[in-house]
Amino acid sequence: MASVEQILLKIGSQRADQFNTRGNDNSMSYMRKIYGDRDFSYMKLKPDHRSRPIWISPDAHIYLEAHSPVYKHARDFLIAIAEPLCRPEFIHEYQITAYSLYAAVSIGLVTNDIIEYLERLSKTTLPDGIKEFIKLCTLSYGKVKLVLKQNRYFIECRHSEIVQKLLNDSVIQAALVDENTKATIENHADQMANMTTTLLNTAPEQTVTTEPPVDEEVPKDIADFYTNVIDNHDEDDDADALRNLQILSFEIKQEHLENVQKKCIELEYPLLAEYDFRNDEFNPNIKMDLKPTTGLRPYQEKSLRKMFGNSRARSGIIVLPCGAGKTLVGVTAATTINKRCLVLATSNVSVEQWRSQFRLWSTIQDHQIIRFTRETRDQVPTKPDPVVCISTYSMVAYTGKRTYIAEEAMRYISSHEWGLLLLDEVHTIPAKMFRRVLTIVQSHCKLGLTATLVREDDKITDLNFLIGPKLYEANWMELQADGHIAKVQCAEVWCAMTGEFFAYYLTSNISRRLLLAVMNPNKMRTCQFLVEYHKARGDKIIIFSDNVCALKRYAMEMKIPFLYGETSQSERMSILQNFQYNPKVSTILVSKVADTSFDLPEANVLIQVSSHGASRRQEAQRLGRILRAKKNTNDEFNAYFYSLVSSDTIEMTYSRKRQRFLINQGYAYKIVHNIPEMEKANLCLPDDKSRSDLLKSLLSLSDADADQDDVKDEDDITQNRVNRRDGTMNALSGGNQLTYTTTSRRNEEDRHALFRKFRPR
DNA sequence: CAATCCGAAA
DNA sequence: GATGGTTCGGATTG
Repeated sequence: MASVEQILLKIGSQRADQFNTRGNDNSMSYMRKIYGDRDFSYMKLKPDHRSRPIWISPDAHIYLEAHSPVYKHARDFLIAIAEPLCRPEFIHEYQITAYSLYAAVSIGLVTNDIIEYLERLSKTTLPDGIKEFIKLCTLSYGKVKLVLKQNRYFIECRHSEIVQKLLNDSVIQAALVDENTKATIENHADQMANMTTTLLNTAPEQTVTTEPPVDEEVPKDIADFYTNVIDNHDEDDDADALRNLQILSFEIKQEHLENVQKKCIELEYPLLAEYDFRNDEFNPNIKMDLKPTTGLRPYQEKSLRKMFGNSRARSGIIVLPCGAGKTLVGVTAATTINKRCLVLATSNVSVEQWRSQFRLWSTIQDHQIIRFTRETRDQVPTKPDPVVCISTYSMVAYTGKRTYIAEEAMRYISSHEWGLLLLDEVHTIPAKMFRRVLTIVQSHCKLGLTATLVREDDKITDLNFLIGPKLYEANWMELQADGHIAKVQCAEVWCAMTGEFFAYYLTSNISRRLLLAVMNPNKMRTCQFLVEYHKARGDKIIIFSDNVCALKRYAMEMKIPFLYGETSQSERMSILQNFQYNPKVSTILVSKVADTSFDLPEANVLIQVSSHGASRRQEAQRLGRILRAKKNTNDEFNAYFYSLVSSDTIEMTYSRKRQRFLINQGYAYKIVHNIPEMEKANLCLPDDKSRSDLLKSLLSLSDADADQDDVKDEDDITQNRVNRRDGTMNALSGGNQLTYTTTSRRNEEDRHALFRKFRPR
């Protein structure tokens, strides 16, 4: 597939060459010098280009004018056929890839429509290379299907030449259940040699719809096409004609499924996994529905329409920001298919969440939900009655010895056909052990949900064959504008290292450098300042620190309750309860347990003091913790995300990289160098003495490292934890009048510029 | 590919 | 029924 894209690039640059050698225009070759292969000035603009919203370059990148009156006509279409790369305020960048085109076809668009509509939207004529590319990728898709029948997997296809091509492949041969398949099929193919196979590409009938409201600024050809095709592609297949064609099929071994799916994508015949659940009589219905009071938001509906567009269920991935109601999308999908459903999540806590969400939104009976985790193992049904089963990836993928009950539950899971396999946080699936669940569980249809379809390794594209194409990806900025998620101000605060710390930093090894950067006294003071500031406004604040040692130190200095992996379940509960309901507790400190493992109460301020390297996913996930927000009725920000970075340290590089994902979603980070007001505030580590002490303790700590002393130190802290926390509570309830007074009397004038902008007048 | 860290499972 | 030493796995970096 990469080769196809290379061809595409070549076509693009060749054409540029031809033009430039022919023309004598000096300015043109000047452009060429500057832009190299990316000089597309030779492309002719259409006369009415102003009313067309997109540019398409021959390298398959698309640029969309977000302010165009035709924006909305282009947006949904581009999401369907291309990969959004970057969507800031004015110009959005997309890229057409083979995968994105497979996804487009799988949600019901056909080759000619894609080309035709792109042509109409474009300011220039569509490059030929792009047309070729689109044809190449779309014509072959959907011709080969993967079907589960009575616990066995079959590949189905109506085109004998394709089947033969597949059967010639060694990977596929290895996966065959019946070694004689090839001979049988060839024999069969002879008999149907004279059958026609061209039906898939015939354009669907244009359905007559009501005339769209006339908008002067939208060219008529775009408006018509939008209404007829893009907005309304619930095609009824050319089903009848096709049904009469004979189906060739062969069975493959379940354990080879992944290899086969991967190979078929490489052969450019990606397997289409659709589930005709309405006509499945083998698997009983679960008889649940959405409650009448349950309402879906427009974008949730839109994403589900991509999944159920042709009254079947397609496998694929739906990408929605955290806090935008992914769970409801999952529950709705489950009720729609209405068969046995297996939900896999990353932790026990989210298992409980899924259960409560099922109970909240749907009419499912309690006995129809079974949980399968270490804590809670509900009785597996002995009757064939279908259930919704909720478990974790590690539970299902676990390879070690299990208890008898666990084995029994696993037998239940692996021996039944599941109508829907719902994968929460699906970006974790490519992990070596987790992907095993796909060969253990037999499912007709897989739906993956995630907010962050990125990984720092190169396994994210595996999802294309492991699960299916990306069916829908929401635009964070639009959800924000519509008030579905909070409007967040992101800031990166640069904290200068103190001289002494920096001196040691320069001579330290990597791990100590990281520690010194996190513990930078200026960072701690900045953090405290921000906490005090937001506490005075009545905000709820979460501080993230990946480094557990730093976490404890911060908690100690600032007297804030903290929570991390070792914290027991009951203690977690009480800390979270306090944070949620006790107005005196405005702040908690958490480690990366809070990234995924539990339901944080609502908060609207997030301060990040240390993080896990350059993980974009983590940054986005943390932002997600403050997205669940009340409707914003005006332009004000209602949530704040601070990332504290020690200047001139390795943290700065990490920080840049971490932000890429959110920046591509359209977020802008404000850089804050210093906060003059901090001088006046009464903060921790006020003098050189206390800072030197901190430094000394850090140095001895990291010197000791794997030493016994080190362990002892840690134990002391742990043992004191409870007492210290109690002290913290008291301080918060009685103590800090200071904070309230300083900020409540502050007037607009002596507010730092950063904050003035936060709350305009 | 090993090393690191941290969290979760039995 | 909670607790804890132990082992495993995921995510990331060098």
